[in-house]
Amino acid sequence: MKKRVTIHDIARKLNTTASTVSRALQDHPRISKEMRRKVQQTAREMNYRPDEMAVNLRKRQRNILGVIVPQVDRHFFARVIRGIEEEAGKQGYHILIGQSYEQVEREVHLLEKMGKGVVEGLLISVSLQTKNYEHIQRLIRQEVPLVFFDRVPEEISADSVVIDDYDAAFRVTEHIIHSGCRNLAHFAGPSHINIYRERSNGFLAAMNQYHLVINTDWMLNNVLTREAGYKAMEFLWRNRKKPDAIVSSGDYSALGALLWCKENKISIPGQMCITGFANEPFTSLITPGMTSVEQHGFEMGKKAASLLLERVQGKYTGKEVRRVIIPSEVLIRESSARAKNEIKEKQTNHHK
Amino acid sequence: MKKRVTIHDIARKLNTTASTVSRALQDHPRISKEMRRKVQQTAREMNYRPDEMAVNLRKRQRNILGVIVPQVDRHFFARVIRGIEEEAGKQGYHILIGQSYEQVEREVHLLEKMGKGVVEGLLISVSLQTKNYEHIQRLIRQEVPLVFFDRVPEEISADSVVIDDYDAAFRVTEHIIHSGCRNLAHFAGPSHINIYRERSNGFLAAMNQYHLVINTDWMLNNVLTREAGYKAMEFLWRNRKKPDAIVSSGDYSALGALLWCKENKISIPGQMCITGFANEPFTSLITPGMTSVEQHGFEMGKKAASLLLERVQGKYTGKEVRRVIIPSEVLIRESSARAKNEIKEKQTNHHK
DNA sequence: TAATTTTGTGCAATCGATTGTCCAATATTG
DNA sequence: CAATATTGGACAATCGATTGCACAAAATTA
Repeated sequence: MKKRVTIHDIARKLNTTASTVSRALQDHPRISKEMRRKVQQTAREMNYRPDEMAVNLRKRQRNILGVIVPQVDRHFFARVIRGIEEEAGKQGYHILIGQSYEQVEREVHLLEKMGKGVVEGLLISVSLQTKNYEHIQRLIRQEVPLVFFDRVPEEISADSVVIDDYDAAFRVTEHIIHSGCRNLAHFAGPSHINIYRERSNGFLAAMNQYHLVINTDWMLNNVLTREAGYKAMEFLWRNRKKPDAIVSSGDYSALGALLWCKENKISIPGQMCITGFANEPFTSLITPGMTSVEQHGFEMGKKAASLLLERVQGKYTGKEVRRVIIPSEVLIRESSARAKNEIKEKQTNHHK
Repeated sequence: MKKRVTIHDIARKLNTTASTVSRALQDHPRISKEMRRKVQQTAREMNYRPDEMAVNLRKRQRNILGVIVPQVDRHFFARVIRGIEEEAGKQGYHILIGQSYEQVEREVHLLEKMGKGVVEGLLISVSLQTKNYEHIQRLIRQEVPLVFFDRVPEEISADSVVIDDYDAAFRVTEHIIHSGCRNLAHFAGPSHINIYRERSNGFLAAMNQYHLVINTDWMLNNVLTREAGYKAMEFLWRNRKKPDAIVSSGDYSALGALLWCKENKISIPGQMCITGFANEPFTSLITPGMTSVEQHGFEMGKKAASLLLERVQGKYTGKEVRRVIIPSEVLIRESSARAKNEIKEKQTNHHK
């Protein structure tokens, strides 16, 4: 890399000092118009660009926000990131993206590295494996501003942005029931993660409200991947008493179930209704289209970033943590639509 | 943020100076064992973490690589990023991801910002809109190490990592021809982007080699999005003479065509064979499964990062630019498999 | 024991930019 | 015209860590 141009170089060329140059570049009123003009012009001529590192060291800031997600290759997270970028970019911030790939060790490692000095604040959605929050507490103790989104450790007191998972799951389940299903099975995620716990609770609440029997054999835990969904469906079908619908906490396991049904010529939604969660793009591409929940990741990202920036820039110094709820949307597609006319009808937040 | 612990704090506590502390922490041999032990221990006790910014300013490095991609929400790019992270992480580097969202202005802006000072080197896949390379030349003039991957501006002399797009397209086309199709249409991307130019050339070469007539009305330019593919298919079908296969330069436009066919009850592969490019996950989920090309993004990312790091760390200072070609794979699925037995047979690089 | 080498630390400059303070030159006021 | 106010810019400290050099004390050698 070529040696960079510094304010000293400019100062030397103009027979002045670095401080004057620095001020001139900032249009400081104490520097004469003439001087300012000259400095700014030569700066341009010499293709001067301030060294962010030096500026930041001096100003004790970095202009970088860290984002920790399980993986960017998920539509939801990609949208969140897009939203974060949008908001952060507006305020001159870069973002450093770290992927935990759902592994705690990687998450710990990322937090450890970004923790202090590298970023000014962090936006986090924890990995599925994360049960212990010591690594996060450490950051809090160091007073690094944090905002959580989607997967939020409830034990930690920090700002967060989420959807109302309970409500969304309730509405999905309600819809399935209205669709005529009575024997619902449920794919749950790990219950130590808030969103999955909420989704399961929403499911149970709807079941209760409609006085349906909850078959505990059909409440399957930790079924989130395509493979797990595939196996779970196989398992469910092998029993004598079979469900007529699956409410899944995730799109991928719903996909697995759907594929198993297709392979085994079980008609959807005729014999089996299936719903997912997250509105991954494939849900609308696959046949039959899969009912899912849109979480408006873009908005979520924007909101999360703006909360964080308020903290980082000291615009919000309140002690109370803020929790923002982004409206979600149940998108009904063929996989759950026994009554054809239901398709494409949208439902937005109203329950609860 | 809490005031951080500095080497001065440690020095004060131990009644010594910052320089000794600094050396002790680095296990400098000129510092007595006893002192080293004491310093290291109190450092640990005080939870000292060196300020990366200060270290980097002093050492004139940043330990950050920039990655510019059109968008992270594409399986291929996500895989590349994963590969880059893997390699960079190993060597203590962070990565700063920027998304151009296929817009030149955003690309220019990102390069401008990251250009000097923020990152030590850049990995770039240019946006579709990028026709002029002035913003990149600027970086080269500043001697910022650059490595391009996938979408490579040929006019720029810099290291690059790609697949053999010409060859891959040739093989796909050849396969379609073997499948029995004779009237092939082609969806091309913008010809100013190397990969799309190559893919089209590969297509044409195969057509020529098998002495098939190239119908210029069926060579559709700039058809890469789902919408464009959908409309293009409609257009093709409206004509009197219809193609019996579409070789697309991208998965999304192939998807659009496929969806149009499904909606209009045109059987695939019976009446129309369709192939994509990039092996997006949906290609294997949709019905019928779509033939596509796997580009091994992970390997590509790893390789690109290692080339860049060699430059950044001065391990490779050669003037000659290096071009690495990652093997690609044609994945045959139902959308192009008139002869059933072809499915799942893999083809790897051999032609050319 | 005197001369020389080794060992362990401290001092001060440096990376590049920012900013509080001070001073000289000019402008304004009584 | 002397006294004061304003203006324009230079000096030097600072952010936190690193590192060349100097130097005293201890160890070694003659």
